[in-house]
Amino acid sequence: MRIGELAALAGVSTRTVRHYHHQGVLPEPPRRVNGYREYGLRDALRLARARRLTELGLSLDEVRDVLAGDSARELREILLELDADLARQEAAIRARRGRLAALLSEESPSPDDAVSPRMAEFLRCLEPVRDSPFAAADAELLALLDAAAEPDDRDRLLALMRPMTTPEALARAEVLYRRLAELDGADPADPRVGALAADFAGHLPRELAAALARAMPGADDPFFRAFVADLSPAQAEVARQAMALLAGGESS
Amino acid sequence: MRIGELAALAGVSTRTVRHYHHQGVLPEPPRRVNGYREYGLRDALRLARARRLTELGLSLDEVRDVLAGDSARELREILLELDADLARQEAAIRARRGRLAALLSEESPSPDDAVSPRMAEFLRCLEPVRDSPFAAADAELLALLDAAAEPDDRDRLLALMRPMTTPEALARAEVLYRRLAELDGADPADPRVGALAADFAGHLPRELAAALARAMPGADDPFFRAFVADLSPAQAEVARQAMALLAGGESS
DNA sequence: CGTTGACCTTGACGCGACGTCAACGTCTCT
DNA sequence: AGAGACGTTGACGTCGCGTCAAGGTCAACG
Repeated sequence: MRIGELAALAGVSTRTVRHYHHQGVLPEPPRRVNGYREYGLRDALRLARARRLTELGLSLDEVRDVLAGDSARELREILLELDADLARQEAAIRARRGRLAALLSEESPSPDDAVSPRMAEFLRCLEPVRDSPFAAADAELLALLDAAAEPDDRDRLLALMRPMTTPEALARAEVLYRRLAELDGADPADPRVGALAADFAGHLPRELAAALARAMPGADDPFFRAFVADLSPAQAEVARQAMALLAGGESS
Repeated sequence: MRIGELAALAGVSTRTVRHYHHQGVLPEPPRRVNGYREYGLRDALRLARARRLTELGLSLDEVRDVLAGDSARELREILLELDADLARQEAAIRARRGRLAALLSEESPSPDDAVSPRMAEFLRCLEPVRDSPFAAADAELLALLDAAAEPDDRDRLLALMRPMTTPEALARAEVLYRRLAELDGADPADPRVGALAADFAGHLPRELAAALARAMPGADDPFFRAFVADLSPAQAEVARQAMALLAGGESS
């Protein structure tokens, strides 16, 4: 038998047969005078077995060991291990499909939803104040906190932020953002800085403030530095002082 | 933020971040004077989104398109396609686990079982006559037929071979194999050749004979040639004549 | 006799999402 | 000043083959 006939018999490609030779799964048969490989029944049988085993999901290394192996004991171990692995894969796929189904049930999925559909909904509630660049930065910060957190933490975070979506809270937030905008070119030592920091700290629900303080400990936290990077000096000072108030308020 | 901080924030490796730059998933941020990349909040947010999408199973190309894409319409298409793909994978894994479970329920799985547990059982029934090399070749041939066939065909094949496992059939087979062994050095024109070929043809169940004739049409079939390759000239002649009788018997 | 076309040979690159050196520069701390 | 933890680019390895590339071999046909 030549390689093509052998391959057709086992239902694989000739490339596969040669690959198996290279990997030691199938021994190299004797050659004819012209260099062609000449196969016998035993090769076909071994190839068929190899194919079955690979279809079960065994790696070529494992197939080689099993087919060469003298102990059927090894095979059982390998199969058990493989089954456990497949079980893990199946669970992972089901989990992914579950999240996909949740996403697809949305009327209009967006990449924001991919981060967290409910957070996206929350951010839409904040639309009225989002025309301010500071509010936009805040929104990014929240979305990122959401993305970085574990699912359980995310739910808690969203619960904490719920109070901020009331009309009164939104109105207060709009005033705060306007006062922040007015500090654009101001001196960091401007007296309005301390007052605004206090008002911002007071505006946040107490437990959300605590969560923020835990997420960004200190003014040298890279997360916090990235947050204030886009702000002017006086505005950044507001953020720093507000953070200090939140951290202090928590420790007391 | 430097690359390590960004990566830790998103829960990926720095290698992954650089890979995403290379693939266009994440834009290259500005550099500091020392050449270090300097990231902002927006980068972190985008990276977090990318991570979520890849965890859902999207390829990096798809992630790039979705994050850059202006149409949420594309995303829905991609997700639907992905879900279908995952469904296929899940079904494939379940099928494999089913076969694995069947294999593992055997008391002592062997590579032969991997080809077909019931065929292995059948071959064990033939043990009494397997000390003959011809019988061994026959067994290989049958196992290979089994391996090459589709599951449905396999069941039919096994049903056809059942009559050969009775004690009387095994006793007859033993005699036939002994007569074949006696022809080892004989002339292909020996009168015993024709007689033995007729007896072999008569020994096989009629429908199994038909199946064999279909599987190996003619004496130039590579399958058949591989089968007789190990036999002496007179023995090969027995096989040829028996095949001819089977083929003729079917056509009539 | 040459040619076509189907087979065979070895060798090498490609895929996908990174992991893992290698060889080197930079920063901080002691 | 040295150590150790960061950063930089570049290139190879993973896994099971698919897919050229650049030929040699063989049977059949005109």
